[in-house]
Parts: sequence; structure tokens; C-alpha cells
Amino acid sequence: MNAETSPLTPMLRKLGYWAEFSEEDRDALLALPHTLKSIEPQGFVVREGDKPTHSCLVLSGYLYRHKIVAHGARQIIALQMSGDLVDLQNSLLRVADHSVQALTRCEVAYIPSDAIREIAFTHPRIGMAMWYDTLVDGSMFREWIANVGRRDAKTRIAHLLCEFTLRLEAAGLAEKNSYELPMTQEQLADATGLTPVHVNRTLRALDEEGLIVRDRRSVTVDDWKRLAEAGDFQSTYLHLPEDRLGLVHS
Amino acid sequence: MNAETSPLTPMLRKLGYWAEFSEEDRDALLALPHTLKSIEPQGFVVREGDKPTHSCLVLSGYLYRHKIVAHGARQIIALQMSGDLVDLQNSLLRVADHSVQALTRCEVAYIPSDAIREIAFTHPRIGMAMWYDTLVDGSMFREWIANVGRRDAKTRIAHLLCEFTLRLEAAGLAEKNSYELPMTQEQLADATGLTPVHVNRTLRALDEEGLIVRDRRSVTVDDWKRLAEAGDFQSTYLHLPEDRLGLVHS
DNA sequence: TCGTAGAACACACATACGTTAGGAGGCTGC
DNA sequence: GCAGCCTCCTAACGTATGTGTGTTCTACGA
Repeated sequence: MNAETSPLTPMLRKLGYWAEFSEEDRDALLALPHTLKSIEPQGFVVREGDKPTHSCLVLSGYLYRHKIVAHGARQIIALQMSGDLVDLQNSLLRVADHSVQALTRCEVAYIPSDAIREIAFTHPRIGMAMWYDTLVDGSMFREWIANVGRRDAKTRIAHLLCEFTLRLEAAGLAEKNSYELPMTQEQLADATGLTPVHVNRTLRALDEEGLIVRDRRSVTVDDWKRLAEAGDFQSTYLHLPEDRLGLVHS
Repeated sequence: MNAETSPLTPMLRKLGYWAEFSEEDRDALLALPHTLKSIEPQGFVVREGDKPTHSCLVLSGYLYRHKIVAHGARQIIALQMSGDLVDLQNSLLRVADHSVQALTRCEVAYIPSDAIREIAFTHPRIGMAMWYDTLVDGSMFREWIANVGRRDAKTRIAHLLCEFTLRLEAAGLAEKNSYELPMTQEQLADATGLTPVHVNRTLRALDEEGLIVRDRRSVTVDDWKRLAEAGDFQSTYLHLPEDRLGLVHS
């Protein structure tokens, strides 16, 4: 099993940030047991309260993670894209503290948690890389807290757009400054802690100020620097390696 | 170096949740190089943007982690207490994406990041336990997001009080249902994404409803169940081992 | 071609929460 | 003993954001 044939290769990009893998590490990673699966939009990968036995690697499409609070309100806490190893959290900690759901149609690979534990234990370099990966996850959560806790609606939404853009570009998924934003305004609201109505108002305001251009769900960012400023966005918290940064600035 | 003589023993309690350590693991952990230090209230352990070379184990007192957003607003993202190994995040990821500051006078042990990396690599069981520990951290961040994003002021504050109570009890630090809340109302505001004025209003409301009893900074919870209900609090996300749960219910 | 459904959009009205300002009580240092 | 300072507390007022309701637009299938 090598990089050409295994569908797990997207995992190498992210984990490779954090460790110099040996040939054997690499082979072991790509040889992880897995089952491929396609998920419909709104399909669940895990439900809060489940005891999942598998982790999930995103191969294509987008997932989102969310929690439900009293009265049924929903808070989206993260977006995941190709290469993201989601749900290490849920599956390693035995009981899922949040749900994972498909934003768009997704191709994913399910990997048994036992196999993850096993490879992390027998290949410490891989274990460390996975650990680092979850540390970055934590950093993104922290920024998300600051976003919903201390920024006003316009800044929040601009920030979310910035994060999404930059992550897409870092993963090599976005072309130029335009991309399809796969979220409804209701989902944007749940991600920012606002209401759909106010998201609508705010998107319009951003549009009118020329910070973004909308055409149905596609969003174009003409002036990245202005949007980043409006969104109080600094990319440090993404902990991207230097050679992945500055792409969008050029 | 054994459990009787090393000041690092508080670390064993939390990491021990996640792995069966061998005698040698235990010795290696307690023999980690470290320097003890006392920190004044409001003293900094790390500042956002620093490149810290040490992690920090809390031995006594409380720390808080926070981020500053545009216009100087502050968002507190976590509280740490005895036994918490904070700042793995900052020190392993090279550049600190948030600050860590003392809430009260603290005793801490600084442990070189290199030593952490080393022991995680050479003692995979320890590495895994630390990994799990940071996964739980992530889970607490997720709940914090839901808290500031989707709950109203009263629920938010009640939730924060519940989390604090339960963690204190799980760590064996709280007696009965009363404890000293070491935060000013301004800090509570920064933790919940509210303003000090509104925190004041809300605390008073909680008091008037008999959910808490205040006497200066000490807070007494007479009816845990009612407070947990008011705070939409379920402890799953803390991922406490079963034998640590239910203490406060009894 | 029409009918349905989801999403975007709009507007009036309501309110939870923020802002500004100031006073009262309790520390600490001189 | 007083000055200075921090924290708590209160009140009046302002506003960003939520609520309720309804219309339009587009996609899609019968």
C-alpha cells in the first residue's frame, strides 16, 4: 500500500506538518484498516451520546460538528474539510459529547478507534502527530470561543469567512479568492451564535461595503486584507506551517 | 523519586484516569525535570505571541486562559486548578495563541517542553494519557462555545458555576457545597461573554431565586439539582471517570 | 405547466443586554 | 486617621440583536 493507491493519503498532508515520518510510519498509516463510505447532506456521522467505535477521515466534502443546548438550540463548533481527521475526540473518549453531520455530500473513511490507539502506541511519531493535530483543533476552538463571545455580528461572520477561506487555500482546495460557501444562512447563524435573520442583515451589510461579493452561495473575496481587518482575523491560531501561509496575501 | 517526595504527584491523578501506568512510567513522570515557582495574582505564565519553552503544572491556586480581541476586549476561555497540566497547547505548538494568567496566588511547576516531548515519545502510555488529557480539554472548549454562543445570561452563569463546582469536587478540592469563587464579576463577565453590569444583575437574580447563596466571594449551592437544571448542565463533556461522578449528588 | 419546498429576503416590533455614570463599602499603605 | 483604589452595586438610557410574520426566488419533480 503506498501513496498512489491508498485513499487515506489526504491524512498525510496534515499529519506530516508535525513529524518527519519514516517510510515505515508512512506505510503503517496508509495501511490502516478502513471502510469507505459516502454520506448524504445532513447525514450523521455520530450523534451526541453515541459510543462510536470508529474515527472518520474526510476525503471530500464538508462536515460540521455541533451541540444541542436546552430548548433545542444548536451551536456549530467546527467545520471540517478534506484531510481532517475528525472524531478522534468522540471515539477515543468513549462517549460522544457532540454530533458530527454532513454539510454536503461527503466521502469519508471510517477507521476503527482500536487501530488508531494501536498505531499511536506502536508508532510514537504518528501518535505525536495525531496529538499535535488535536492540539491545533483545540486552538481553533479557543478562537471560536472568542469569536462568539466577544465580537459583534459583522466581525464574527467576517472572521468565519476568513477562517474558511484560509483553510481551504492551505488545503489546496480553493482557487483564486472565490469559493462556494456550502452553508445556509441558518447554519451560519448556528455557527456564529446569531439568528438567521441577523445573519441575513449582516451578510448584506458586508456585501454593501464591498467586503464580499455574493452570487447565490458562492462568495468572492476581492480584498482579503480588508476582510481580515473587518473580521479581526489573524491566522496564528491555525498554526499553519510557514510555507502554507501568505498564499492568499500574494 | 517516588510519590511521597515529588511535587509533581498531582499530575498522576488526572493522567492516571487514562492509562494503567507501570512502575517505571510512574517513576519517569515524577522524575521529570522541573522548577517550582510561585505566581502572584494577575501574574502571567505566558503571553499570547510568546514562544514558551516550558509547560506548567498547577500545584495550588487557580489560573485562567484568555484571548484578547480587537478593541482590547478579553475572552476567558478556561479555568485551571490543581493537577491541571496547562499550556501543553502553547508550548508544544511553538507560538502561544493565548495568554495564561494567575487568578489567585499559585504554586506551579515548570516542565521543559522538550522533556514532555521526550517522555511522550519514549513512554507511549504517558504520551497517550497526555493526549487524552488534551482531548478532554477540547471537549471543555466545545461546551464553552455552546455556552457563550447559545445560552442566555442566567443559564451561562449557572453553567459556569456548575462546571467549577463539579471540577473542584472531582479534584477533591471542595468541601460540602460551599466554596470560594475566586473571580471578580468582571472576570466572570469575560468568561461568559457578558458585561460586568449584567453579571451583577444576573447573580442577584440567581440569588433571589434561591439557586445560590452569596456571601462576599463565597458561593454556596444548596440545591445542586436545581442549579444544574437552570444551567442546562450535564457533566458528560467533562469525561470524568464514573467513580468521580455523582459525588455532588449524594 | 403547475405545485411544492427550501432558502433568501424584508419589515415592524420587542427585549436582553450593553453603555454610561456614579455611589457605597472594604482593603492597603502612609 | 486619611487617601487611594478596587470591587460591588444601582439606575437610566441606548442599541444590537431576537421574534414573528410574510413575500419572493429558485430548484425540482409530477
